[in-house]
This record gives sequence, structure tokens and C-alpha cells, in this order.
Amino acid sequence: MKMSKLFVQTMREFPSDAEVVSHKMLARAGFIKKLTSGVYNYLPLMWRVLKKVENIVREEMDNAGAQELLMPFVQPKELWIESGRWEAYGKELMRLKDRHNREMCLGPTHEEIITSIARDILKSYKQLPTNLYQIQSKFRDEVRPRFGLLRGREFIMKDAYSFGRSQEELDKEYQNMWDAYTRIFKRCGLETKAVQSDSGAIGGSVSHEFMVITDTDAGENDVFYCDDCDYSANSNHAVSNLPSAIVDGGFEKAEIKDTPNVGSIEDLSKFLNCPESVICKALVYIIDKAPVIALIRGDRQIEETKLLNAIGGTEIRIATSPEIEDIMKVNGYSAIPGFIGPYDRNKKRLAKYGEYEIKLIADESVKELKNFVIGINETDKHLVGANWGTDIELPQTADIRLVEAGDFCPKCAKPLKVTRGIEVGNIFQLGTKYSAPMNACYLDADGKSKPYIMGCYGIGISRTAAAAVEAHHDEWGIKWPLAIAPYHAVVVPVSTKDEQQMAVAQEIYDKLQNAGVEVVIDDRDERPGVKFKDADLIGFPYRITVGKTIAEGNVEFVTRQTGEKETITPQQAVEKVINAVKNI
RNA sequence: CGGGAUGUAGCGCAGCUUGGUAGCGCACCUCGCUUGGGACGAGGGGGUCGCAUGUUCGAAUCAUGUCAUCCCGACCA
Repeated sequence: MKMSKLFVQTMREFPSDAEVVSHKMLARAGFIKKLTSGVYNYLPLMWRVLKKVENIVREEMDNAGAQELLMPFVQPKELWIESGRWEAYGKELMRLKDRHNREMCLGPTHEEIITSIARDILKSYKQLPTNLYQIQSKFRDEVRPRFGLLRGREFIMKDAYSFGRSQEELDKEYQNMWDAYTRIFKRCGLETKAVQSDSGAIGGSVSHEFMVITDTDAGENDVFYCDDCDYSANSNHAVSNLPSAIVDGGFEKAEIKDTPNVGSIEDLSKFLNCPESVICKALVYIIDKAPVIALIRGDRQIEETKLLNAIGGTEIRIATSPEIEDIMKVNGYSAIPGFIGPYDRNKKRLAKYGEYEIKLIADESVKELKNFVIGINETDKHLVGANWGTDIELPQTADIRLVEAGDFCPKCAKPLKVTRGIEVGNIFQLGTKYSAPMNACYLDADGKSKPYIMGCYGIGISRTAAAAVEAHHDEWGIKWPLAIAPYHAVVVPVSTKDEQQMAVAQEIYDKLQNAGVEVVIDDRDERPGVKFKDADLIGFPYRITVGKTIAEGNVEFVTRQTGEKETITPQQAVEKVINAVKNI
């Protein structure tokens, strides 16, 4: 390909709306162009990268025994009603109507469709297990698209679905996919860590996320891990053993104390001269419209996903101050946030809010509190020296705590560490979550009809490409891993007016091209600085520069990944590239 | 959906306070010159100033409304 003909426009400045490195680089280097919020054009360079990632995924999925198909992007409402997700999926599901006023949605994922196909075709146990996958654009109407390709609304995804007879078969396929994923990301030049995670809107029991570990803003997930054993988990799923802390407030008796304008845990701790860990913090959440009061030790934070799962709802948010005051008012109190609690001074429990019952739940961390401090729904007052049973009833407890670095590993009791990760893939054990409600069954050897035991396995293709940029770049531009680079090499004649330079450059180009190397020759009549800057920005893995040293029979060979520069003959340069490409 | 900001040429921005009919850098086209890290000179093309309504002799500028985009909080590949 001639650089003069390549459909690319690099920019001298980063676009002002880009926040993270991959977005900045891909936009400036002419790989992507935004169409509208969270929706991007993949220009020719980007499309070449995406096709490479796709092909790696395709090869490994095929080798793992999965079969590729392609399902429609537009889906009918009826199937989503069957699975129960038309209501449950929320606003992220992009809904639309056709000319007959029939309701449809854009596919954010395809469990419903694949299950409807499977139930018509996979009728016998002899056809199981089966794993089907596709690679296509997905649409999720994200609340807040950002970070370019890392969190678009439209994005390219590989989604696979397995159907089996038993948990054992599912376990086996789960491991099979795990292994395939490990190979896929490694081939894409990415180090990943498989971490335990919550299964969210997809549902199911066991799930793991494949994270590219990064310390930048682009990593939207906190990952807790243990260096001494293999434990690692997303913060929405991580558990830990608490380090020791003071849990006895030491107050001599239970009494109500004035705490004027002392609403925050920090202020309360100072005011009462006690550690934050002996304060029982009460937070009000709204889960599917019903208020939930969650208790936790004052020095710790609630993990909302864990709380949501403990209560068993689909949507969670923290209550607003006016809501809290309204809840208090309805129950006959006038307390403001900072002074609320599950019980009042007469041990009367907060019970109702309109048609909803107010649920109480406590993190396990509060169980061992003694002589502690807690709100009693009276502004500017707290109950000090309280004890479970005598002063306050201990609600049902669950682990709803956000793990912190330094907590102890649940497996081996060593301190946990935290890092950030970009989720590029995940695998779920679905069980019968879709097959049961959608009546997707096969006939087993015993003549009985049984629902499939399913799994699903996703990889964000476009996100993986962006994550590769996050992992491989420097101040000058992208350093594509060879396996997913848009082109393997660029040949740069320093002066297009120099006949010898042009002749040698053309010869190198022809040899590489004939050997199957994907190569660009920068034939533009530009100054060398422009060509070098563009080559670095676009991120060609190898650059062969034909300049004045050709008089001595040498060219310059630059490896982008390492920055190594060598002066070698044209033939040596050609061989180096051909060998590198051969070993991808 | 809350909180904050911004919409002027492909990209980055100025002009707006104090209304007078749109400008700078990069990119693009032509010519010259230059050729190892985003040169230089000369000439040139390109903009319904997000959109609508209003005020005014006159609106990028003022007012109201609206749409879009971006940033900070709850989701997920």
C-alpha cells in the first residue's frame, strides 16, 4: 500500500474530547472518527486491526470446538418477554418500533435468540454439548459512554453460548473457554488476569472476567488480588477477612447524647473521641423503589452490587436527602441524614414507606460491635454505648462490604492488594436461567425432557483493540503488537527525489509484499520528520528507512516496540521482517 | 437521571463583555524552495457562527426555548 493512497488523516493535536490514551491516540492517528456519542466509524486502519483481533478469536474458538453463526441485530420483544428481561434489562436496552408498531430492540447480547434457535434444533442429547458463537456489533444504550472504544454504545463483540446436559459438561466447557481466552489475549499481546465477578444483568452463578491490568484511568474496575495464592476478584464480588480493629466503644452505659451538627462519621468520631470503627453507620438505599437501610461499621464502605444481590433486586441507588427526610417524616420522625438508624430510642423499628416495607440489612462487620454508637432518628442526637439485643436488634446480616487493600485474603489470609483493570472478556455459567423460562429442552437418554445447562462467553473485540493501545504506547504514538497491527512494516525513503533511495525502497517493498508481509511504502513527498512522526503515531511495528547511508549499502531498521535502531543491509532488513511475521 | 461546562471550517482555538455582516494555527489546493524527527515563502478553496423564535435599521454577539457534545456520580464487553 502506498502511504499517499492510504485513507488516513493524522492530526497534530489530540481531539479535545478524548480523555484516555487509547481514545486520544486512535483518533489522532486516524483510526477512528466519532459519529455520535459512543458511536464510532472504524476507518481502514482500525478495521484492519479489528479484523486481526476477530481472526485470532475465530481461530481459537474454532479450535476449541465452537461453531460460528450470525444472528440478527434487531430482535423482537416477544423473546425478551419470555426470558423476563424486557422489564429487567432496563434503559440500556435500545427499544424501537417498526411501521406496524411492533416493539423491537437492538441486540445488546443474544441469549434469547440463541436459546430460541437451540430449542428448535438441539432436540436430542446426542447433539450435546454444542457451543455456538458470533462476532457482530452490539448496541447498549450506556448511561455514560466514554473513553472512546473502551465504552462505546455500539461496539463489536464475540459472544458464544454453550448448551450441555449437566453441570459437569458445563464445567468442562467453562474451562475450555477459559483456556481459549487465555490463548486469545496472549496472542493479541495482552497480559490478562481472570478474576471472579458478579454476573449482573446476564445472570447465572459462576462468572469470571478477563482483565487487562492497568494503572490508568482507563481501568474502570478495581481488582483485588492475592500475591500468595491465586485469589483475585472484581470489587463487586470480592470478599475478605477483616484486619483487627477496635470494636468496643468502651462507653460505660447506653445513653442518648447530644451531637449537634455532627452528622458525618469523621466528625462524630472526633466529637465523641472514639474510633470510627465503633460507630454503626446507617445508609439508605432505594432498591427497586423500596427503601433499604444498610448498616456497616463506620470505617468501612458498602459495596452496592453485593448489597443488591443480598436483597435480591435489579436496580440500586443511594437515597437522596429529601427522600430520607420524607421517609423519616412518614414514620413520624424529623431526622436528617447523619442521624438515622433502624430503631428509635424506644426500640421501635422503621417499618413502612408508602406501600413499601423498609428492609433492614447489616454487614457482618457490625456483629462484633460492643458499646457502639448509632443513630436513632433524632437530629443532633446519637445513642452511645449501645449493644445488640439489649438496645438494638441485630438485623439479618450479609457480606455487603467493599473490600479494601490490606484486608486479608479469604483463601490464604495474606493481605490483599488492589489494582485496576479493563474488562476485555468474561465467561458465565448460566445454568438454566434462560432455558427454563424459555422452555428450551432436549430429550435425554432416559426419555425425559430437560432444559439445557447453558454457559455464555463474551469478548469485546473493539475494546480489546483499544486495551492493546492502552497497554502498548509511548508519548509518540501506538506500539501495536505485531499480531494485531494494521500493517507489519513501513518502508520510508527519506527523499522521494533521490532515485537510488526510491529504487531500493521499492525493491524492499516488493520483496516484503511478495513474501506476504503487510507493508506500506511512504512515497509522499514530505520531509522525513513528517514521515517519522506519522510512522510512530500510527505504530507500525517495523520501520525500514532508506536514506543517505544507502551509499554504503545500509538502511536503518527500527523496532517500534523496543525502540531499537540497527544499521543493516536491505536484505537483512527484509529477512528480519519476514521472520518476525512468520513467527506471529 | 442529578451536578458542572461547551457548541464558530476536517482538527485546535480567538472574536461575544461594549451588536455593524467572521478570523488565527494546523490540515487541504497551486507554484517555488527544502529533504534524517511535524521547514519556509507566495497565492488559493472551504464556515446556514448547533437549531428555533424574539429584541433591533442591523445578531456569532443580547433574551427565551430547544438540540447536541464533553466532564464528575449509579452500569458493563
